[in-house]
Amino acid sequence: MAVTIRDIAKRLNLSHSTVSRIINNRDSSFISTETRARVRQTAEELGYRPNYHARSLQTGKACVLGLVLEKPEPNSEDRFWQSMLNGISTGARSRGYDLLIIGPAREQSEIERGLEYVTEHRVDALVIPGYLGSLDQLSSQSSDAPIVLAGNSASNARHPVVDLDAAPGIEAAVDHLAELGHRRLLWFDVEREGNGSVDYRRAAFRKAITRRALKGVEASMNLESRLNEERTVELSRRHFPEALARLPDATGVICYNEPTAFGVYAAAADRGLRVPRDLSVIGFDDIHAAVAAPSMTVVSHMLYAIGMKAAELAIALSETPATSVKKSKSVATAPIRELIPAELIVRQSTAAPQRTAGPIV
Amino acid sequence: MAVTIRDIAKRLNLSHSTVSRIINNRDSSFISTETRARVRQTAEELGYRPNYHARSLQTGKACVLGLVLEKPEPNSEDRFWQSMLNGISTGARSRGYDLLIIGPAREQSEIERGLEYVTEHRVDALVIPGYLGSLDQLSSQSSDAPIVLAGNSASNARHPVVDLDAAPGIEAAVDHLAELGHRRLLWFDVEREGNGSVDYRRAAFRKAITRRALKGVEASMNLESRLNEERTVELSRRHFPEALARLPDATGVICYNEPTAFGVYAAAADRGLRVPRDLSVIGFDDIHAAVAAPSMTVVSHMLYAIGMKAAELAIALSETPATSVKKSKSVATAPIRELIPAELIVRQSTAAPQRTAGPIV
DNA sequence: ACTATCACAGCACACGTGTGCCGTAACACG
DNA sequence: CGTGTTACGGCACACGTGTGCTGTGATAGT
Repeated sequence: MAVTIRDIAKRLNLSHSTVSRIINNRDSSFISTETRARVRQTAEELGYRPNYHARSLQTGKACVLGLVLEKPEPNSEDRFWQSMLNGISTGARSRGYDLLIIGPAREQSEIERGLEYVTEHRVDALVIPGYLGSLDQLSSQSSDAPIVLAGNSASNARHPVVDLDAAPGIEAAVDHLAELGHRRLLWFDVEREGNGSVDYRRAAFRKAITRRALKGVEASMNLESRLNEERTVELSRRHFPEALARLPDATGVICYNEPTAFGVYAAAADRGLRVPRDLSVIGFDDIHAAVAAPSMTVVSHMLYAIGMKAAELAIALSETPATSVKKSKSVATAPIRELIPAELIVRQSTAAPQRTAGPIV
Repeated sequence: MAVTIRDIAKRLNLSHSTVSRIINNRDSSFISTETRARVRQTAEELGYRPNYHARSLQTGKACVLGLVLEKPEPNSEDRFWQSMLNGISTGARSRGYDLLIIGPAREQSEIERGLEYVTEHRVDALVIPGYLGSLDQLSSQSSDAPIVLAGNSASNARHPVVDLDAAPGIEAAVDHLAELGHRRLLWFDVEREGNGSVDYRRAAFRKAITRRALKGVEASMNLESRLNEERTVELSRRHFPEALARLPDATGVICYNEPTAFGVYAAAADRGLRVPRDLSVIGFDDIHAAVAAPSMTVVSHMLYAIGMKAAELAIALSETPATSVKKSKSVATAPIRELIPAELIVRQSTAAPQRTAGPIV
């Protein structure tokens, strides 16, 4: 059916070994350039395509990255990962790797089931976006294929992590507002207390405020966590007045994430405030921000970049010789943690403040 | 390294053939139930996992679906496909198939390159979401793996298509507004003239209006096509007043797609109109609709369902024996075209009209 | 002329699994 | 006891590719 290297060999009165060496550019033994050309040409003519199964059966390398997907609910609120998928896909492709999707996994057990695929499909490495579950179970797997966690992951990871560094983006956001003339800024979130990510971003906000000698108030509502987007919008809308009361003459708000910022949009409209005329709003993530009215200035979550980096890291780790891997294990080197700096994307929800003093409304 | 069926056989003084038959439940020749149990148990003990490469090298079946992705721009406006990916993934998984991602493909040539993967990875079938390119090139491929187009595809397809039937959703939208008490409705789009999808949806709108004996005006601005989301929002915002002028006392608007509806949100705000108090707005697609303020009533694009159906169809086609495939080709049967009826998702952008007559503002 | 060297070609096996066919015990029946 | 039948186990090969090792012809060196 399909054309094999044996077909090519037979047609040229060669052995398939020679054809294989030529196709893979094995220069261990010299083969006449003329033969090389003839093989190349007939391969082209016959439309030869190598069989990946046979190849990786022999070599042990699959040139395939496994990707474990979570959160498969049909109407899932989470359109978060598409950009990351694009990044992972691009990063893998640029290295000649393909992507095998494992999942969607609804439960922890299914994720473990996904890990078995590493063995079954002989995937070279695994990338898991946004994994928050128990990490001990993950490492119990006997396979030596590296597992890279991408974005938003548990911090106690024993596995390499590629994640966002929000601080540069938040500093850029504060700088941006300061340059527009804002002097009194509000931090706003409706997340649960003890969310490390919130703490980190708040600290970055505080630091930037201090450096710029601005007035800044942090309003963390400390509500539920792990909300879906729609619910976050609601809660934000409801609690924003309370937050604003802590700094009534604020002219700009920086929100922990995008749904929170949309809630602020709604709350502002409720009060008759116009964005950005009366209030500048900066969100996070850049999922829906571009289609909002007005389009929203955000700190990007850099999902594409994180995904690409994660793919590259996973491939790099899988290609380091096993000896060095064992060595690094025995020495117990510090876990790899690549951070991608967040960037500010300026759109139309930020402008120079109209009122320079006095409380709003 | 990895445990094989030979290891199991050796441990039990059997031949690997017997083990293989037991694992695959080949009942062609009867094997003592006792041996069966012992093999099963040792397979479990040793943690045996079949090697997919070896298996599909032998059987020719890969149990893998190829998925060709388009539109990989880093900050792509198009978060369209995530739900469909979830659907495809779920559908494939439920049949025991995995997903191999091919792409992202930037150009037509790369899509063709993706098709070569069908041969290289011996993928059983290919699913291509939203493919609008030339279809002759696609079919020139010699491989007999079926190619299923999913959603939004060119209509002259010679390949099986799974797509949305927008009409039921639009009828439901009109019904919904009518039941709320609306009598004068506007259809609004800013797409290019000759967009068949627009025509189809407009026709459904007109039909529903007629059946309900309502007053309906269709405002198609006939602007550019293939816009990104942000630009569509802008154009919609700018041109909506012009549309509204054609039916000044309209109390409800149905928009061709979601960005257009967001533009209407903005245009309404520009005029001081409140949604849904002064104007009910219905969008399409359900990508960002849930996070809008107010959350938007939409006709769903059913991406998840379309993806799932496409995966199931692709698998079904790949499993039909080659003879029947050839037969159907020679007889030139009608191309398969599965349509998923659109559904209305009611949120908060629709309500009973406050003013029953007279122009707005 | 004999041999060492070189530049290649190809045999044979391996990777892990699936399967047609034959061998072989056990058993029953005449 | 001989033979047919049944119920199973295993040999051998296939899938397509990669590679160590050996074979071979030509050329050069002594």
